[in-house]
Amino acid sequence: MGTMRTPREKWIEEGLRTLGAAGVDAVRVEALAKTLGVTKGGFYGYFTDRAALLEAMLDTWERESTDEVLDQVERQGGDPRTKVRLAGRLTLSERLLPIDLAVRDWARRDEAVAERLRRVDNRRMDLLREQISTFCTDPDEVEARSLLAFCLSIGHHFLAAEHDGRTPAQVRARASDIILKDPHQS
Amino acid sequence: MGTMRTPREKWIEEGLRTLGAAGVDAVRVEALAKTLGVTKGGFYGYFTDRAALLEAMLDTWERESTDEVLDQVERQGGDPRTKVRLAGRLTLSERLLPIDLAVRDWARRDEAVAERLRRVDNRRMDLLREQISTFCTDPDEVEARSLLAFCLSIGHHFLAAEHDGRTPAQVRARASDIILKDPHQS
DNA sequence: TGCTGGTTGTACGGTATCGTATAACTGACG
DNA sequence: CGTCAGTTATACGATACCGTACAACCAGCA
Repeated sequence: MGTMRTPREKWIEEGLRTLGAAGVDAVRVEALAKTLGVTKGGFYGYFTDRAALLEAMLDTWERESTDEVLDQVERQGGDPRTKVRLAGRLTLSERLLPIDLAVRDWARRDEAVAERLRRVDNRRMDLLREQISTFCTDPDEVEARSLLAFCLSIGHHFLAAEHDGRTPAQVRARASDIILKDPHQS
Repeated sequence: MGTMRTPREKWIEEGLRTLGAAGVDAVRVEALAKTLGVTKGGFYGYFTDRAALLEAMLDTWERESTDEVLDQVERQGGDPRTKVRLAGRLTLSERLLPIDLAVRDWARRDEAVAERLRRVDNRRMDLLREQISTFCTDPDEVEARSLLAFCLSIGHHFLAAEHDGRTPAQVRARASDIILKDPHQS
């Protein structure tokens, strides 16, 4: 049996890297091959066409950014606020963040991608709701705070503005405090 | 003098529409020409190349989404909270929103675009700070709330999740209330 | 009515990409 | 050391762009 010199996973991995760095439209099989140091010869042994690669990439991304993140948060345990903050850090890791943003842009133009994104976002919001409702009783308030937490974690990567002396992290921390504040004290 | 059958503005306008609908990579000279019902023949009379069109598109977008929005908010006047909400609605109008999102994605890969976006975001944040500081004294708190307001207006367009019975607008309104709440009462 | 200059259509060479076909290679195994 | 099967390189025709060159067109004016 011939050895697997450039396995299927390599193509997916490089595809995701390119997706995060330059968007879907930059995921071209010949360009990927070049980066991998081969020609596209082997590609069509693993994938029927470019669309199949994109599907496989989305599969990998969806699994990594839901199951794996939720598992980790679960294992870590701890304070609800800690869990919320950890989930934010994980889903927006060095690796996943660029991919996440690229997928969001992609989803605006492709309903199938939007559907996947909906699944992912629903699971993230579920986590937020669950944790926030441990210290916040009003369901409407829980929903609003969950939305804010979500928007903060996504949105702050889009904000290009400066904060006049403060670091982005400082401002973000203060914003988190607002969202996660105990509603019963002042 | 020959009549201007497909003026420069038409190319820019169609370019922005395409940008919003399908991303930068979809802004192709020949595709635009097709949509406009002409060939690319005239294009190179107005623009030296595709890059020049993209520049012109950004110029138009930057003007529309800063000066024009800020002018309108200024003319409208009213309550600080009303101004904040109006600014949110305007910058994310039917026309500007898709372009805004596309530019954000674009900026991740192009430093010149990121620079423009920074200018735009700084002006938006200035407006938010100015209005929020009318009812909130702590500067750190003002900055954090401005960030939240910004993230909410951008981020909620990315959230694909459902809200279990509530409409997105309801949840968003409640979230706005949190951000714009008078800090002196409970 | 016939110039005239800007606008547009058509044709071109060049590059990048797609998906296919087929030949060359290479490691495992007898 | 050959055979074999899977992997890779190469070559192909097709399409979609780019930017250029030039011919065709057409409103306004002499």
